[in-house]
Amino acid sequence: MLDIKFVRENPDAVKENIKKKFQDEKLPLVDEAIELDAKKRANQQESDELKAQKNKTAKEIGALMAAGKREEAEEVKKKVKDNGERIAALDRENAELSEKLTKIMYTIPQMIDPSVPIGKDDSENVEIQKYGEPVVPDFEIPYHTKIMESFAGIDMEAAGRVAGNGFYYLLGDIARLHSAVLSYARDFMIDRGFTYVIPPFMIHGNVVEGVMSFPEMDAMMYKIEGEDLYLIGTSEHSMIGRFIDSQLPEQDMPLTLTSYSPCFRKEKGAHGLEERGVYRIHQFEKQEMIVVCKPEDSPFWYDKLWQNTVDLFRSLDIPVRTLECCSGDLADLKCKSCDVEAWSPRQKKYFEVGSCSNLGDAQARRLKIRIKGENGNYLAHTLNNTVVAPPRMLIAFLENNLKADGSVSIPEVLRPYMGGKDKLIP
RNA sequence: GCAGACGUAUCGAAGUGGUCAUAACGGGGCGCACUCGAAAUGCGUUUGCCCUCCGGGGCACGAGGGUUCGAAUCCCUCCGUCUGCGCCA
Repeated sequence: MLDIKFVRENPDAVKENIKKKFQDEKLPLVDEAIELDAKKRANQQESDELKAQKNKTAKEIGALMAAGKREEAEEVKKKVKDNGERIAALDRENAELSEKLTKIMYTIPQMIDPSVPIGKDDSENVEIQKYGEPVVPDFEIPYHTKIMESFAGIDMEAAGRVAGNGFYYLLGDIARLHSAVLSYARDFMIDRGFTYVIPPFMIHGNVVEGVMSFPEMDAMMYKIEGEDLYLIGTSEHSMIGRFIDSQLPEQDMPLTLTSYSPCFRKEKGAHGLEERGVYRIHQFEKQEMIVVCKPEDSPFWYDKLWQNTVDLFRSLDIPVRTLECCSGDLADLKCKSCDVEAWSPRQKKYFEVGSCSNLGDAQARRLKIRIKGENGNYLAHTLNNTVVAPPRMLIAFLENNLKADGSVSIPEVLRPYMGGKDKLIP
Protein backbone atom coordinates (compact mmCIF):
# COMPACT_ATOMS: atom_id res chain seq x y z
CA MET A 1 0.00 0.00 0.00
CA LEU A 2 1.34 3.39 -1.01
CA ASP A 3 1.21 6.63 0.93
CA ILE A 4 -1.62 8.75 -0.50
CA LYS A 5 0.66 11.78 -0.19
CA PHE A 6 3.16 10.06 -2.43
CA VAL A 7 0.44 9.29 -4.99
CA ARG A 8 -0.79 12.88 -4.88
CA GLU A 9 2.68 14.25 -5.48
CA ASN A 10 3.95 11.63 -7.94
CA PRO A 11 0.97 10.46 -10.00
CA ASP A 12 3.12 9.90 -13.08
CA ALA A 13 5.62 7.70 -11.26
CA VAL A 14 2.76 5.63 -9.84
CA LYS A 15 1.24 5.21 -13.31
CA GLU A 16 4.61 4.30 -14.75
CA ASN A 17 4.95 1.64 -12.05
CA ILE A 18 1.55 0.19 -12.93
CA LYS A 19 2.58 -0.03 -16.59
CA LYS A 20 5.79 -1.81 -15.61
CA LYS A 21 3.64 -4.42 -13.91
CA PHE A 22 1.44 -4.77 -17.00
CA GLN A 23 -1.71 -3.81 -15.10
CA ASP A 24 -2.84 -0.97 -17.38
CA GLU A 25 -6.46 -1.54 -16.35
CA LYS A 26 -5.53 -0.02 -12.99
CA LEU A 27 -4.27 3.26 -14.47
CA PRO A 28 -7.55 5.21 -13.92
CA LEU A 29 -7.42 4.33 -10.22
CA VAL A 30 -4.61 6.80 -9.68
CA ASP A 31 -6.65 9.86 -10.66
CA GLU A 32 -9.68 8.44 -8.88
CA ALA A 33 -7.68 8.14 -5.67
CA ILE A 34 -6.38 11.70 -5.95
CA GLU A 35 -9.90 13.01 -6.50
CA LEU A 36 -11.36 11.10 -3.55
CA ASP A 37 -8.52 12.26 -1.37
CA ALA A 38 -9.09 15.92 -2.27
CA LYS A 39 -12.79 15.62 -1.53
CA LYS A 40 -12.07 13.91 1.74
CA ARG A 41 -9.64 16.57 2.88
CA ALA A 42 -12.04 19.38 2.01
CA ASN A 43 -14.74 17.59 3.99
CA GLN A 44 -12.52 17.08 6.95
CA GLN A 45 -11.56 20.72 7.04
CA GLU A 46 -15.19 21.80 7.06
CA SER A 47 -16.02 19.26 9.72
CA ASP A 48 -13.03 20.27 11.83
CA GLU A 49 -14.00 23.94 11.67
CA LEU A 50 -17.54 23.20 12.79
CA LYS A 51 -16.22 21.07 15.61
CA ALA A 52 -13.87 23.85 16.69
CA GLN A 53 -16.87 26.20 16.86
CA LYS A 54 -18.88 23.68 18.82
CA ASN A 55 -16.08 23.05 21.29
CA LYS A 56 -15.64 26.77 21.82
CA THR A 57 -19.31 27.36 22.58
CA ALA A 58 -19.53 24.37 24.91
CA LYS A 59 -16.55 25.74 26.80
CA GLU A 60 -18.19 29.15 27.14
CA ILE A 61 -21.28 27.55 28.62
CA GLY A 62 -19.09 25.57 30.98
CA ALA A 63 -17.31 28.70 32.17
CA LEU A 64 -20.62 30.48 32.80
CA MET A 65 -22.05 27.52 34.68
CA ALA A 66 -18.93 27.32 36.83
CA ALA A 67 -19.21 31.02 37.63
CA GLY A 68 -22.77 30.43 38.73
CA LYS A 69 -24.22 32.52 35.89
CA ARG A 70 -26.88 30.00 35.15
CA GLU A 71 -29.19 32.31 33.26
CA GLU A 72 -26.50 33.66 30.96
CA ALA A 73 -25.51 30.09 30.24
CA GLU A 74 -29.08 29.31 29.26
CA GLU A 75 -28.98 32.30 26.90
CA VAL A 76 -25.86 31.03 25.12
CA LYS A 77 -27.37 27.56 25.03
CA LYS A 78 -30.35 28.89 23.16
CA LYS A 79 -28.08 30.63 20.67
CA VAL A 80 -26.07 27.51 19.98
CA LYS A 81 -26.37 26.89 16.33
CA ASP A 82 -26.81 23.22 16.13
CA ASN A 83 -24.31 22.02 13.56
CA GLY A 84 -24.58 18.49 14.84
CA GLU A 85 -26.40 17.19 11.81
CA ARG A 86 -24.04 18.83 9.35
CA ILE A 87 -21.04 17.44 11.25
CA ALA A 88 -22.56 13.98 11.39
CA ALA A 89 -23.33 14.11 7.65
CA LEU A 90 -19.80 15.22 6.80
CA ASP A 91 -18.26 12.54 9.00
CA ARG A 92 -20.50 9.88 7.56
CA GLU A 93 -19.61 10.93 4.03
CA ASN A 94 -15.94 10.96 4.96
CA ALA A 95 -16.12 7.45 6.36
CA GLU A 96 -17.54 6.35 3.00
CA LEU A 97 -14.89 8.26 1.07
CA SER A 98 -12.17 6.75 3.25
CA GLU A 99 -13.46 3.28 2.66
CA LYS A 100 -13.54 3.78 -1.10
CA LEU A 101 -10.11 5.35 -1.06
CA THR A 102 -8.61 2.58 1.05
CA LYS A 103 -10.03 -0.01 -1.30
CA ILE A 104 -8.37 1.72 -4.24
CA MET A 105 -5.13 2.20 -2.34
CA TYR A 106 -5.08 -1.53 -1.55
CA THR A 107 -5.38 -2.19 -5.27
CA ILE A 108 -2.69 0.18 -6.50
CA PRO A 109 0.53 -1.84 -6.45
CA GLN A 110 3.56 -1.04 -4.34
CA MET A 111 6.39 0.81 -6.12
CA ILE A 112 8.75 -1.89 -7.31
CA ASP A 113 12.42 -1.67 -6.51
CA PRO A 114 14.41 -0.15 -9.41
CA SER A 115 16.45 -3.36 -9.58
CA VAL A 116 13.43 -5.53 -10.42
CA PRO A 117 13.63 -6.91 -13.98
CA ILE A 118 10.74 -5.88 -16.22
CA GLY A 119 8.69 -8.77 -17.55
CA LYS A 120 5.12 -9.88 -18.14
CA ASP A 121 4.88 -13.12 -16.17
CA ASP A 122 6.85 -15.88 -14.46
CA SER A 123 8.36 -16.95 -17.79
CA GLU A 124 10.45 -13.78 -17.63
CA ASN A 125 11.80 -14.27 -14.13
CA VAL A 126 15.56 -14.00 -13.98
CA GLU A 127 17.97 -16.56 -12.55
CA ILE A 128 20.33 -14.73 -10.22
CA GLN A 129 22.21 -17.61 -8.65
CA LYS A 130 22.73 -21.32 -9.07
CA TYR A 131 24.44 -23.67 -6.66
CA GLY A 132 25.34 -27.30 -7.06
CA GLU A 133 25.26 -29.47 -10.17
CA PRO A 134 21.76 -30.42 -11.25
CA VAL A 135 22.56 -34.10 -11.45
CA VAL A 136 20.45 -36.50 -13.46
CA PRO A 137 21.35 -39.98 -12.21
CA ASP A 138 21.52 -42.97 -14.53
CA PHE A 139 18.68 -44.73 -12.76
CA GLU A 140 15.08 -43.70 -12.76
CA ILE A 141 13.81 -41.50 -9.91
CA PRO A 142 10.28 -42.50 -8.97
CA TYR A 143 7.50 -40.10 -8.05
CA HIS A 144 8.04 -38.87 -4.48
CA THR A 145 5.05 -40.74 -3.04
CA LYS A 146 6.54 -43.95 -4.47
CA ILE A 147 9.84 -43.26 -2.72
CA MET A 148 7.99 -42.64 0.52
CA GLU A 149 5.98 -45.81 0.08
CA SER A 150 9.19 -47.81 -0.30
CA PHE A 151 9.90 -46.84 3.30
CA ALA A 152 6.30 -47.46 4.37
CA GLY A 153 6.37 -43.73 5.04
CA ILE A 154 3.09 -42.40 3.66
CA ASP A 155 -0.60 -43.26 3.65
CA MET A 156 -2.53 -40.99 1.33
CA GLU A 157 -5.46 -43.34 1.03
CA ALA A 158 -6.41 -43.27 4.70
CA ALA A 159 -5.77 -39.51 4.80
CA GLY A 160 -8.25 -39.13 1.96
CA ARG A 161 -10.88 -41.07 3.87
CA VAL A 162 -10.20 -39.25 7.12
CA ALA A 163 -9.72 -35.67 5.95
CA GLY A 164 -10.09 -35.68 2.16
CA ASN A 165 -7.85 -34.81 -0.72
CA GLY A 166 -4.82 -32.72 0.22
CA PHE A 167 -3.94 -34.44 3.47
CA TYR A 168 -1.41 -37.11 4.36
CA TYR A 169 -0.18 -39.48 6.99
CA LEU A 170 3.60 -39.58 7.24
CA LEU A 171 4.94 -42.65 8.99
CA GLY A 172 8.14 -44.01 10.49
CA ASP A 173 11.42 -42.73 9.12
CA ILE A 174 9.72 -40.37 6.67
CA ALA A 175 7.80 -38.74 9.48
CA ARG A 176 11.00 -38.59 11.49
CA LEU A 177 12.79 -37.04 8.54
CA HIS A 178 10.04 -34.43 8.37
CA SER A 179 10.57 -33.47 12.00
CA ALA A 180 14.35 -33.69 11.62
CA VAL A 181 14.35 -31.19 8.76
CA LEU A 182 12.28 -28.74 10.78
CA SER A 183 14.43 -29.11 13.88
CA TYR A 184 17.58 -28.72 11.83
CA ALA A 185 16.17 -25.64 10.10
CA ARG A 186 15.19 -24.15 13.45
CA ASP A 187 18.69 -24.60 14.87
CA PHE A 188 20.25 -23.41 11.62
CA MET A 189 18.44 -20.08 11.98
CA ILE A 190 19.03 -19.82 15.73
CA ASP A 191 22.76 -20.23 14.99
CA ARG A 192 22.49 -17.28 12.63
CA GLY A 193 21.16 -15.05 15.37
CA PHE A 194 17.42 -15.34 14.75
CA THR A 195 15.01 -15.57 17.69
CA TYR A 196 12.87 -18.68 17.70
CA VAL A 197 9.14 -18.00 17.99
CA ILE A 198 6.06 -20.18 18.24
CA PRO A 199 3.13 -17.95 17.32
CA PRO A 200 -0.65 -18.44 17.52
CA PHE A 201 -1.92 -20.79 14.82
CA MET A 202 -5.29 -19.05 14.65
CA ILE A 203 -5.89 -15.33 14.28
CA HIS A 204 -8.77 -12.83 14.29
CA GLY A 205 -10.40 -11.55 11.11
CA ASN A 206 -9.02 -8.04 11.47
CA VAL A 207 -5.48 -9.39 11.52
CA VAL A 208 -6.18 -11.44 8.41
CA GLU A 209 -7.47 -8.34 6.64
CA GLY A 210 -4.34 -6.50 7.69
CA VAL A 211 -1.91 -9.00 6.27
CA MET A 212 -3.56 -9.97 2.98
CA SER A 213 -5.97 -8.85 0.30
CA PHE A 214 -9.56 -10.06 0.24
CA PRO A 215 -9.21 -12.35 -2.82
CA GLU A 216 -6.15 -13.95 -1.21
CA MET A 217 -8.06 -14.43 2.00
CA ASP A 218 -10.96 -16.07 0.23
CA ALA A 219 -8.67 -18.41 -1.69
CA MET A 220 -6.50 -19.40 1.26
CA MET A 221 -7.97 -19.05 4.72
CA TYR A 222 -9.98 -21.60 6.67
CA LYS A 223 -12.46 -20.06 9.09
CA ILE A 224 -13.49 -21.60 12.39
CA GLU A 225 -17.26 -21.90 12.46
CA GLY A 226 -19.04 -19.58 14.86
CA GLU A 227 -15.87 -17.82 15.99
CA ASP A 228 -13.85 -14.86 14.82
CA LEU A 229 -10.87 -17.11 14.17
CA TYR A 230 -9.00 -18.24 11.07
CA LEU A 231 -6.34 -20.93 10.72
CA ILE A 232 -3.11 -19.29 9.62
CA GLY A 233 -1.89 -19.91 6.08
CA THR A 234 1.68 -19.13 7.17
CA SER A 235 3.23 -17.97 10.42
CA GLU A 236 3.96 -14.67 8.68
CA HIS A 237 0.32 -13.81 9.43
CA SER A 238 0.57 -14.09 13.18
CA MET A 239 4.19 -12.91 13.23
CA ILE A 240 3.46 -9.62 11.46
CA GLY A 241 0.13 -9.33 13.28
CA ARG A 242 2.08 -9.19 16.51
CA PHE A 243 3.29 -5.70 15.63
CA ILE A 244 0.00 -4.17 14.51
CA ASP A 245 -0.37 -0.60 15.72
CA SER A 246 2.90 -0.57 17.59
CA GLN A 247 5.88 1.70 17.93
CA LEU A 248 9.11 -0.24 18.12
CA PRO A 249 12.15 1.32 19.77
CA GLU A 250 14.80 2.15 17.18
CA GLN A 251 17.57 0.57 19.23
CA ASP A 252 15.79 -2.81 19.03
CA MET A 253 16.06 -2.88 15.23
CA PRO A 254 16.37 -5.11 13.35
CA LEU A 255 14.04 -7.78 14.71
CA THR A 256 15.21 -11.07 13.24
CA LEU A 257 12.78 -13.85 14.00
CA THR A 258 12.35 -17.44 12.92
CA SER A 259 8.96 -18.92 13.53
CA TYR A 260 7.55 -22.42 13.33
CA SER A 261 3.93 -23.18 12.54
CA PRO A 262 1.64 -25.54 10.78
CA CYS A 263 0.08 -23.82 7.75
CA PHE A 264 -3.44 -24.36 6.48
CA ARG A 265 -4.49 -23.44 2.97
CA LYS A 266 -7.61 -24.02 0.94
CA GLU A 267 -5.56 -23.93 -2.28
CA LYS A 268 -8.52 -23.01 -4.42
CA GLY A 269 -7.66 -23.37 -8.09
CA ALA A 270 -6.28 -25.83 -10.60
CA HIS A 271 -4.32 -28.82 -9.39
CA GLY A 272 -1.99 -30.04 -12.11
CA LEU A 273 -0.48 -33.45 -12.63
CA GLU A 274 2.75 -32.44 -10.88
CA GLU A 275 0.84 -31.26 -7.86
CA ARG A 276 -0.19 -34.70 -6.64
CA GLY A 277 1.24 -36.32 -3.54
CA VAL A 278 2.51 -33.92 -0.94
CA TYR A 279 3.35 -31.09 -3.35
CA ARG A 280 0.21 -28.98 -2.93
CA ILE A 281 -1.66 -29.77 0.25
CA HIS A 282 -4.09 -28.23 2.73
CA GLN A 283 -1.78 -28.68 5.69
CA PHE A 284 1.98 -28.43 5.95
CA GLU A 285 4.57 -27.21 8.40
CA LYS A 286 6.98 -24.41 7.89
CA GLN A 287 9.98 -22.77 9.46
CA GLU A 288 9.86 -19.13 8.45
CA MET A 289 12.08 -16.07 8.85
CA ILE A 290 10.74 -12.60 9.50
CA VAL A 291 12.65 -9.35 9.65
CA VAL A 292 11.38 -5.96 10.79
CA CYS A 293 14.00 -3.29 10.18
CA LYS A 294 14.78 0.32 9.37
CA PRO A 295 13.98 1.24 5.75
CA GLU A 296 17.60 1.73 4.75
CA ASP A 297 18.47 -1.79 5.94
CA SER A 298 15.84 -3.78 4.07
CA PRO A 299 17.87 -4.41 0.85
CA PHE A 300 20.69 -5.84 2.97
CA TRP A 301 18.33 -8.15 4.86
CA TYR A 302 16.57 -9.21 1.68
CA ASP A 303 19.82 -10.60 0.24
CA LYS A 304 20.75 -12.12 3.55
CA LEU A 305 17.39 -13.87 3.91
CA TRP A 306 17.26 -15.74 0.63
CA GLN A 307 20.92 -16.61 1.01
CA ASN A 308 20.03 -18.38 4.27
CA THR A 309 17.66 -20.68 2.43
CA VAL A 310 20.23 -21.39 -0.25
CA ASP A 311 22.81 -22.23 2.41
CA LEU A 312 20.41 -24.54 4.18
CA PHE A 313 19.59 -26.51 1.04
CA ARG A 314 23.26 -26.73 0.09
CA SER A 315 24.04 -28.18 3.51
CA LEU A 316 21.57 -30.96 2.65
CA ASP A 317 23.22 -31.64 -0.72
CA ILE A 318 20.28 -30.30 -2.70
CA PRO A 319 21.12 -28.22 -5.79
CA VAL A 320 19.20 -24.95 -5.86
CA ARG A 321 18.83 -21.85 -7.92
CA THR A 322 17.39 -18.46 -7.09
CA LEU A 323 14.98 -16.82 -9.46
CA GLU A 324 14.11 -13.14 -9.17
CA CYS A 325 10.46 -12.31 -9.80
CA CYS A 326 10.04 -9.93 -12.71
CA SER A 327 7.72 -6.93 -12.44
CA GLY A 328 4.67 -8.74 -13.84
CA ASP A 329 5.03 -11.74 -11.51
CA LEU A 330 5.59 -9.63 -8.41
CA ALA A 331 2.64 -9.56 -5.96
CA ASP A 332 1.18 -6.08 -5.55
CA LEU A 333 2.25 -5.66 -1.95
CA LYS A 334 5.90 -6.53 -2.61
CA CYS A 335 8.65 -4.30 -3.92
CA LYS A 336 11.06 -7.14 -4.57
CA SER A 337 10.90 -10.89 -4.28
CA CYS A 338 12.60 -14.07 -5.38
CA ASP A 339 11.92 -17.78 -5.27
CA VAL A 340 14.43 -20.35 -4.17
CA GLU A 341 13.97 -23.46 -6.29
CA ALA A 342 15.29 -26.96 -5.66
CA TRP A 343 16.42 -29.33 -8.36
CA SER A 344 14.16 -32.24 -9.20
CA PRO A 345 16.20 -35.01 -10.86
CA ARG A 346 12.95 -36.77 -11.69
CA GLN A 347 11.34 -33.85 -13.53
CA LYS A 348 14.74 -32.58 -14.68
CA LYS A 349 13.76 -29.09 -13.69
CA TYR A 350 13.70 -26.82 -10.67
CA PHE A 351 10.62 -26.31 -8.52
CA GLU A 352 9.74 -23.74 -5.87
CA VAL A 353 10.61 -24.53 -2.27
CA GLY A 354 10.79 -21.05 -0.82
CA SER A 355 9.87 -17.45 -1.45
CA CYS A 356 11.64 -14.37 -0.15
CA SER A 357 9.97 -10.96 -0.14
CA ASN A 358 10.81 -7.39 0.74
CA LEU A 359 7.48 -5.67 1.40
CA GLY A 360 9.09 -2.28 1.96
CA ASP A 361 6.75 -0.18 4.07
CA ALA A 362 3.58 -1.61 2.47
CA GLN A 363 2.60 -3.94 5.32
CA ALA A 364 3.80 -1.42 7.89
CA ARG A 365 1.54 1.28 6.46
CA ARG A 366 -1.53 -0.96 6.47
CA LEU A 367 -0.82 -2.23 9.96
CA LYS A 368 0.72 0.91 11.47
CA ILE A 369 4.04 -0.68 12.37
CA ARG A 370 6.29 2.22 13.26
CA ILE A 371 9.78 2.66 14.58
CA LYS A 372 10.22 5.20 17.33
CA GLY A 373 13.37 7.07 16.44
CA GLU A 374 15.16 10.02 17.96
CA ASN A 375 13.80 12.33 15.29
CA GLY A 376 10.23 11.11 15.33
CA ASN A 377 8.47 8.02 14.08
CA TYR A 378 8.67 6.34 10.70
CA LEU A 379 7.32 3.20 9.11
CA ALA A 380 9.30 0.00 9.42
CA HIS A 381 10.18 -2.29 6.51
CA THR A 382 9.09 -5.92 6.72
CA LEU A 383 10.54 -8.98 5.03
CA ASN A 384 9.79 -12.67 5.10
CA ASN A 385 11.25 -15.82 3.68
CA THR A 386 10.78 -19.55 3.87
CA VAL A 387 13.51 -21.45 5.67
CA VAL A 388 12.00 -24.78 4.85
CA ALA A 389 8.48 -26.14 4.32
CA PRO A 390 8.08 -29.88 4.56
CA PRO A 391 6.59 -32.11 3.37
CA ARG A 392 7.09 -30.37 0.01
CA MET A 393 10.72 -29.95 0.86
CA LEU A 394 10.99 -33.73 1.38
CA ILE A 395 10.31 -34.19 -2.33
CA ALA A 396 13.55 -32.41 -3.15
CA PHE A 397 15.35 -34.15 -0.33
CA LEU A 398 14.32 -37.67 -1.27
CA GLU A 399 14.84 -37.24 -5.00
CA ASN A 400 18.33 -35.78 -4.58
CA ASN A 401 19.55 -38.20 -1.94
CA LEU A 402 18.11 -41.37 -3.44
CA LYS A 403 20.66 -44.02 -4.41
CA ALA A 404 20.37 -46.65 -7.12
CA ASP A 405 19.71 -49.35 -4.53
CA GLY A 406 16.67 -47.47 -3.26
CA SER A 407 18.30 -46.21 -0.09
CA VAL A 408 18.34 -42.54 0.87
CA SER A 409 21.51 -41.04 2.27
CA ILE A 410 21.23 -38.70 5.24
CA PRO A 411 23.55 -35.70 5.01
CA GLU A 412 25.85 -35.28 7.94
CA VAL A 413 24.14 -32.21 9.39
CA LEU A 414 20.84 -34.06 9.66
CA ARG A 415 22.14 -37.23 11.32
CA PRO A 416 21.93 -35.93 14.90
CA TYR A 417 18.22 -35.41 14.30
CA MET A 418 17.83 -38.91 12.80
CA GLY A 419 19.29 -40.88 15.65
CA GLY A 420 22.73 -40.94 14.01
CA LYS A 421 21.61 -42.82 10.89
CA ASP A 422 23.61 -42.11 7.73
CA LYS A 423 21.09 -43.71 5.41
CA LEU A 424 17.56 -44.99 5.24
CA ILE A 425 17.12 -48.48 3.85
CA PRO A 426 13.78 -49.49 2.34
C1' G B 1 -17.89 -21.29 31.06
C1' C B 2 -20.04 -18.64 35.66
C1' A B 3 -19.58 -14.51 39.30
C1' G B 4 -17.24 -10.04 41.00
C1' A B 5 -13.68 -6.06 40.24
C1' C B 6 -11.01 -3.25 36.83
C1' G B 7 -9.17 -0.79 31.85
C1' U B 8 -6.61 7.03 32.02
C1' A B 9 0.87 8.71 29.50
C1' U B 10 6.78 4.78 30.18
C1' C B 11 4.81 2.46 35.22
C1' G B 12 1.51 3.11 39.69
C1' A B 13 -2.58 6.11 40.08
C1' A B 14 -6.24 10.70 40.92
C1' G B 15 -10.41 12.55 38.37
C1' U B 16 -17.54 10.14 38.91
C1' G B 17 -21.35 15.86 33.76
C1' G B 18 -18.17 21.88 32.33
C1' U B 19 -12.38 26.19 34.02
C1' C B 20 -9.57 17.97 33.40
C1' A B 21 -5.80 15.99 28.91
C1' U B 22 0.45 16.47 28.23
C1' A B 23 -3.66 15.04 31.96
C1' A B 24 -3.00 16.19 39.66
C1' C B 25 0.29 13.14 42.91
C1' G B 26 4.22 9.43 43.01
C1' G B 27 7.92 6.20 40.44
C1' G B 28 11.08 5.46 36.04
C1' G B 29 13.88 7.61 31.77
C1' C B 30 16.53 11.85 29.78
C1' G B 31 18.96 16.86 30.35
C1' C B 32 20.99 20.58 33.63
C1' A B 33 22.87 22.38 38.51
C1' C B 34 25.58 21.04 43.06
C1' U B 35 30.15 17.33 43.38
C1' C B 36 37.00 15.46 42.07
C1' G B 37 33.21 11.67 40.79
C1' A B 38 28.88 9.18 42.60
C1' A B 39 24.72 9.00 45.94
C1' A B 40 21.33 12.38 47.95
C1' U B 41 19.02 17.01 46.61
C1' G B 42 17.02 20.86 43.35
C1' C B 43 15.31 22.60 38.46
C1' G B 44 13.62 21.27 33.69
C1' U B 45 11.83 17.59 30.24
C1' U B 46 9.10 12.99 28.80
C1' U B 47 1.90 10.46 23.58
C1' G B 48 0.39 9.39 18.93
C1' C B 49 -2.58 10.30 14.47
C1' C B 50 -5.04 13.56 10.70
C1' C B 51 -5.80 18.40 8.13
C1' U B 52 -3.40 23.16 7.39
C1' C B 53 -4.26 29.33 4.13
C1' C B 54 2.03 27.33 8.87
C1' G B 55 -1.60 31.53 12.28
C1' G B 56 -3.74 27.26 13.82
C1' G B 57 -7.53 23.39 14.02
C1' G B 58 -9.45 18.38 14.80
C1' C B 59 -9.20 13.26 16.93
C1' A B 60 -7.81 9.57 20.78
C1' C B 61 -9.19 8.19 28.59
C1' G B 62 -9.64 -0.37 26.08
C1' A B 63 -13.04 -0.38 21.11
C1' G B 64 -17.74 1.01 19.01
C1' G B 65 -22.52 3.26 19.59
C1' G B 66 -26.24 6.34 22.56
C1' U B 67 -28.00 10.53 25.91
C1' U B 68 -26.34 15.98 26.32
C1' C B 69 -25.05 22.59 24.30
C1' G B 70 -20.97 19.72 26.65
C1' A B 71 -18.96 12.68 28.38
C1' A B 72 -12.91 9.81 31.19
C1' U B 73 -17.48 10.60 34.15
C1' C B 74 -24.37 8.48 32.69
C1' C B 75 -26.60 4.26 29.37
C1' C B 76 -25.91 0.01 25.73
C1' U B 77 -22.74 -3.58 22.97
C1' C B 78 -18.10 -5.76 22.32
C1' C B 79 -12.87 -6.74 23.65
C1' G B 80 -9.17 -7.41 27.27
C1' U B 81 -7.00 -7.93 32.40
C1' C B 82 -7.26 -9.58 37.54
C1' U B 83 -9.59 -12.60 41.56
C1' G B 84 -12.66 -16.74 42.94
C1' C B 85 -15.30 -21.10 41.26
C1' G B 86 -15.82 -24.74 37.33
C1' C B 87 -13.43 -27.42 33.35
C1' C B 88 -8.93 -29.10 31.03
C1' A B 89 -3.26 -31.10 28.33
